[in-house]
Amino acid sequence: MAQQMEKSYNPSSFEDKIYDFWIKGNYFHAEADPDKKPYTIVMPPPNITGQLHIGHALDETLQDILIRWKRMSGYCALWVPGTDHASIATEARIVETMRAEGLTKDDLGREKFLERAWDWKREYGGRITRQLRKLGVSCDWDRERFTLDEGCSDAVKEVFVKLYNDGKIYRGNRMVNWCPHCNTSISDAEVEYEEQQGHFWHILYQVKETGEMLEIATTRPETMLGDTAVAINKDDERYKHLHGCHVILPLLNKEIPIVLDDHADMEKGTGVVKITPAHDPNDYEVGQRCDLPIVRVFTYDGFMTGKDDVAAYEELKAKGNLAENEPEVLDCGKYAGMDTMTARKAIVEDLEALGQLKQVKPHVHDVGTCYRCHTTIEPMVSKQWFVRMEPLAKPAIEAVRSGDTKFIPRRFEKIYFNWMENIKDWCISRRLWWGHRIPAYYCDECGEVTVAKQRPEKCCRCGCTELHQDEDTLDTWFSSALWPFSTLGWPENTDDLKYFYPTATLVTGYDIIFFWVARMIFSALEHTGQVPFDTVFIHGIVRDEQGRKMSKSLGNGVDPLQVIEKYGADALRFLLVTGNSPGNDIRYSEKRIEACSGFANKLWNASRFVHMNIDDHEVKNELPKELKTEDKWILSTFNTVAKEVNENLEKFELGIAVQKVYEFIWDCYCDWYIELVKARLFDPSDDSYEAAEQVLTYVLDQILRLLHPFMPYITEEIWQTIPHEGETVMLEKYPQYDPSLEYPEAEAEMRRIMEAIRAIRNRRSEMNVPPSRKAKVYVATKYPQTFENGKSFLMKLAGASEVEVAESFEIDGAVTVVTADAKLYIPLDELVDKKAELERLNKELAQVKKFLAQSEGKLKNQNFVSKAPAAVVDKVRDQAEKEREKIAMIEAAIAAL
RNA sequence: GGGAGCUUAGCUCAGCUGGGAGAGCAUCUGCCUUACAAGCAGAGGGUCAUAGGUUCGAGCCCUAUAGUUCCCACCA
Repeated sequence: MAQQMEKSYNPSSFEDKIYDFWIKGNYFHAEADPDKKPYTIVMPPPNITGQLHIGHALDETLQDILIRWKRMSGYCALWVPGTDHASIATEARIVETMRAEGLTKDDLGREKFLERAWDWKREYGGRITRQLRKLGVSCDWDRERFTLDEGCSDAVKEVFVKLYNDGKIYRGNRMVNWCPHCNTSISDAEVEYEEQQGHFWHILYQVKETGEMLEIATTRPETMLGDTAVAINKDDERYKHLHGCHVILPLLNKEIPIVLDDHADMEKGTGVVKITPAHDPNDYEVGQRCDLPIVRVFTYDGFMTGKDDVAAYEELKAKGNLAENEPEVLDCGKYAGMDTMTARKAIVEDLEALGQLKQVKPHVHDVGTCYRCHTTIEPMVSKQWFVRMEPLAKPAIEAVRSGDTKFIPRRFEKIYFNWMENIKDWCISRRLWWGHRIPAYYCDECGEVTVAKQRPEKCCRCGCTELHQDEDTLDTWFSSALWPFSTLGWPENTDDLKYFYPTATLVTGYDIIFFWVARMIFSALEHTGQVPFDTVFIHGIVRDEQGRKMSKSLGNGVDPLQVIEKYGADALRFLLVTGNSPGNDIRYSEKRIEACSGFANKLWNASRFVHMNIDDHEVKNELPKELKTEDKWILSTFNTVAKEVNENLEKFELGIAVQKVYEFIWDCYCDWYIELVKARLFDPSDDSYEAAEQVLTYVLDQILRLLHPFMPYITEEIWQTIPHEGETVMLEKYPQYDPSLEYPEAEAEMRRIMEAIRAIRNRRSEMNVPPSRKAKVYVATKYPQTFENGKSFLMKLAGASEVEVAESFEIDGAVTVVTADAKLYIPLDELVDKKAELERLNKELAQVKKFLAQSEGKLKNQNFVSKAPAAVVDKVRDQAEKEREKIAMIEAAIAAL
């Protein structure tokens, strides 16, 4: 039996209660079911350091809509949640808290540090998922995973060893992006370029052989200590005489060669460029081509190198452990120990004192910064682990090209291809402790490297038992790349993996296509032989009211938890999906969220209205045998809407889908249907009043199902109060198109009536006739039966005191309203301003004549008639006919005045 | 330097495969009509950035231009 509903819509009073109810019912849990088709989404794991922000809210809402829709549509719908250990971000956070206690990582040591990190994870790791729950996410919490849990760690090791054995992972000295703040290398994708105001310093290098001064411009004078050559272009006429000569490096008074390389651009600057192979990616390449020594002058934490650094290098050299490309280290003397900015200043001053600084020019340029801490990146030659990308990229490109994985919208495939086709090897090692430790073991005796999932007993070459594991950990994205299959049990071939994998849809923002999506695709293909998902559904970012990115520094972020508190999760979800079109950004605004909450309120009140009429007796939630025209109309209209909603969800056009639901509920159900049936409901002597109640209830039930994926809380709360059989609306069948519920004649009839009602309202409003003032309406029409049946509607909704229907009338001095199917007379004599009336009718006449001229123009056009599809031509013919009839009616009305 | 998106009502944006321009908010008018004033009924407001082209027909397709946002690469 129906329960009561609160008088006003107050989401905070029931949202948490409903979520608990779903959890208790275990409705989110999915088990492989051979009788159903699987539909799987893996959640992009939020960072454990994170707090729920509006971007998560968007991402999770879209996923939840899809998963709820599919679940209700009969799929075995699994949504796997989890969190990411976020190595850099988390480690930085922990180091920060340690600093407050006056502790450093080295004070603690690896073991103690990791204990702290896990404590931290236990304390804060659940915060973000608790916040997610507020949104109403229906993911299977029983399967919650963490990128650093046992299973994921096993998958990481498996992959690392496999790739290493295949030669797809290697270790070596290469140019990498070094963040001196995070004190680690980062991948190319993790570098963000920022425009900075800098300078060009023009420095004079003397040529040893000729004594002339070469002017060389640089933006980073402090790197000059590491110069091992200057380059000119072999075709540069200005410097032909210098081929084979040398320059004296200022300050160090060291002789370095002049080399010929295409990197030196004759058009740029003076055409002479200094080469610092250890600290510039291009110079590194030149160094490789010209076989130049690599001289490192910065420490890895961003200071100028000194005696200690040289000593460490010498020790390594003495042991014979210098690897290929190992940079030499320079004792920077008086500059040693300075940070790079201080060194820059000192070096520039010294050059100036020597008269070797020719000029300084301001220069705006893009500087690479760390995407986490925004510290300027120092390019460094360093020994790191890399993934060889070329063999992995190829099949990944093919998989998208062939459509095995599709991007929605498709244009993002271009971005994907562009990146994949120009990809460089992926630097995966990080000098961090929080993460997957690299499963490589070095023999202290012979230096042999063993890569294995388990620590080997002894060195496979010399048998020595003194092995030490690589100190570094892996890039966070190395483990997230495995997420779609590691969460389903891989490398074990589990039943879940067989059933739920490959997953169906990946929902994510365009900002992490490179970081994550691309890497999942090539990893999945390499390790599982299948694409990780069918579809990548890309959404944009949420911007503020002025269209700016939300950021901490601007302080324009919107806290979704506060929005939920004030307006409810349903309103927030509705806001995020309304007007959402794949790949496009959306804006948050207070006005819009109010509109969304207003919609929820509307539904709430409509449901209360239904209750007012059904609470005192048993009403069956099923369709009655006898349907009246308006009943057929609402059912038929709903049927079309259900069809359109499903079609648009199928195409990931969630914004259009939700718009259709909105329009149906507000415009069709509330503003028309409820009003249309009020007369029946309020009149117990009407023999169709029970039918009205049933249809009202039935359609409300259907509405709640249709809306449920978008607004899960309010729909559940209301659904529980109306007559129902199941336990929860979230497991009811999602409305589908049903041919037996199509009533085209009823729709046409209602259209005629509704048009007449609108036309009369319009005229009355123009003349400022208050609704309280009723007037008789004469309807002259070719459809007398329709209007005969619709009399009560005209009376109720168009202020008619009485309605008379006939083929035609002879009436003078009445207000005349003309619709496509009827001419309506309203005798409001004293209100009729004949002059104004004539003016209005003439205006309308001119309007219709213009339309007719257009229609006839088309029909006279032979090309149109012969080339346009028949349906279009028929439609225009029909229009023209209607227009002629309407003109006749208006002309008659004018004559009657 | 390469690429992508956007430009539609005062504002924020929809408009899916070409077939008579829509919503929300804002503005104006009239209504406390027994679900809802967080409401109801109406109104005004648009050469769909500009210029060409394709087509019987273009907001939608093609080309160019302008403005704007973003991505990638490079910048001694």
